[in-house]
Amino acid sequence: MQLEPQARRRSTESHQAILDATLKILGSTGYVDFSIEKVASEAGVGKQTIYRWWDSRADLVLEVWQDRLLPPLAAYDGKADIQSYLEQSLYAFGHQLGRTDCRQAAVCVLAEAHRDPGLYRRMEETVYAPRIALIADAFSQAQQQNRFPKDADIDLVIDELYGAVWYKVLIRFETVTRSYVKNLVQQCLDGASF
Amino acid sequence: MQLEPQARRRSTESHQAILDATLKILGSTGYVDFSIEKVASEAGVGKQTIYRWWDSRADLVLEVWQDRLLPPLAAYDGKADIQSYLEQSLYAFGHQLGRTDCRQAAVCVLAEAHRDPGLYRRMEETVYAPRIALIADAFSQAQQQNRFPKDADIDLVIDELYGAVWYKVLIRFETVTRSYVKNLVQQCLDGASF
DNA sequence: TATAGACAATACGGATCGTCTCGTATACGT
DNA sequence: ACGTATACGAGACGATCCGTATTGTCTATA
Repeated sequence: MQLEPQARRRSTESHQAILDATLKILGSTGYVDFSIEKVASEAGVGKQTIYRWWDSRADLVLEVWQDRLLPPLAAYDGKADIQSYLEQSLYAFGHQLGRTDCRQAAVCVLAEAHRDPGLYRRMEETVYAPRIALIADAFSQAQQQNRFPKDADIDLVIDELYGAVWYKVLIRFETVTRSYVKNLVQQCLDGASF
Repeated sequence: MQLEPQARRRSTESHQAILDATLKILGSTGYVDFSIEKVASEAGVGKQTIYRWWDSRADLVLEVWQDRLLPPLAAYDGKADIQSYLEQSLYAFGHQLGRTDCRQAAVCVLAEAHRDPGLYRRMEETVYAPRIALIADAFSQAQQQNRFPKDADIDLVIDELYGAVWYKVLIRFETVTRSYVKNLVQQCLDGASF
């Protein structure tokens, strides 16, 4: 079978300009006033170029969110205290999530995902799953080293920790400090009533 | 000074028809496709009647959310176990929040509040504050009866409990069951590692 | 009975939607 | 080197919804 002529490839300049423009608009007017037309205008790009490569504005924002805004993944090295690892990774996440552009990206993707199961799946795969897997791995290592009880409900601990951070930032509109995360981790592991 | 003629008062029929229409649209197409024009059409009402009584669509949705969707407030009676009270009130809240229309209302108000501090304040006063106050009262009673340690960080416990419930429903798109809440309350009070 | 104000209906200009159509630029197969 | 397929910027298009303004009707009260 004969190959078709390959023709012009995707423009990296336009691609990056679109991500830049998205980031800029999210940080200034937020996602409620966010529009494809503004992104195209700001990026000096035709609307069709955006519609050609992304299915919806939420997909565009999702790409910016994970590629430009969320902190890089950091695994537990198995040496330090697991508390320190939890404090470090939760603070890095919560602090970054508190930035205006990152908050707006999160709210945008969440709002649209509540009506688009496919978008939720993509968000789950790229944002939640890798971070939860790393924390679960950390607990698993700690359990093997007998630093953590083997019958503890790990999934529930992760819900408590991540839940409190997301809640503080996205639901209560507050910021997450190092000392808050430190108290959170300690009280979550040790309990409040004993 | 002579009183002005009082004229026609606010129409309760139109008021209720608007709330009904809002509820119906939130439950079907969700808040992303929610528009004032659709509400007016569905309610058989002029657009101006909506703009006359609400400042924004988020204010309308906020009223529907608290008046028609969120479960009624229930105080701790001081007799039963505090665990039972926490499980009961958290489950009632999380379960109702999981309804499509209630979730959509929450996402709508949250998204707009991230750009409107006044709206956040109204939401805080009508939705968060009363519920948090009731739980804080419950802990306070339990502390006075020596059923709960007096040096515990109550605010942090509430963050952990409410945070996990909001997180599960709005961030992770899952439902909250009675057994989940039961495990959550127990592990939150007793700790995960001891 | 006179009047102020709420009402439904609808017209208005503006913004953005997603699609479509240009003409141009560029990379690849022949 | 040439031909062609495809991405590109630009912008026209009908549609929807925004928030405001206008009109004529209805009703409660002075």
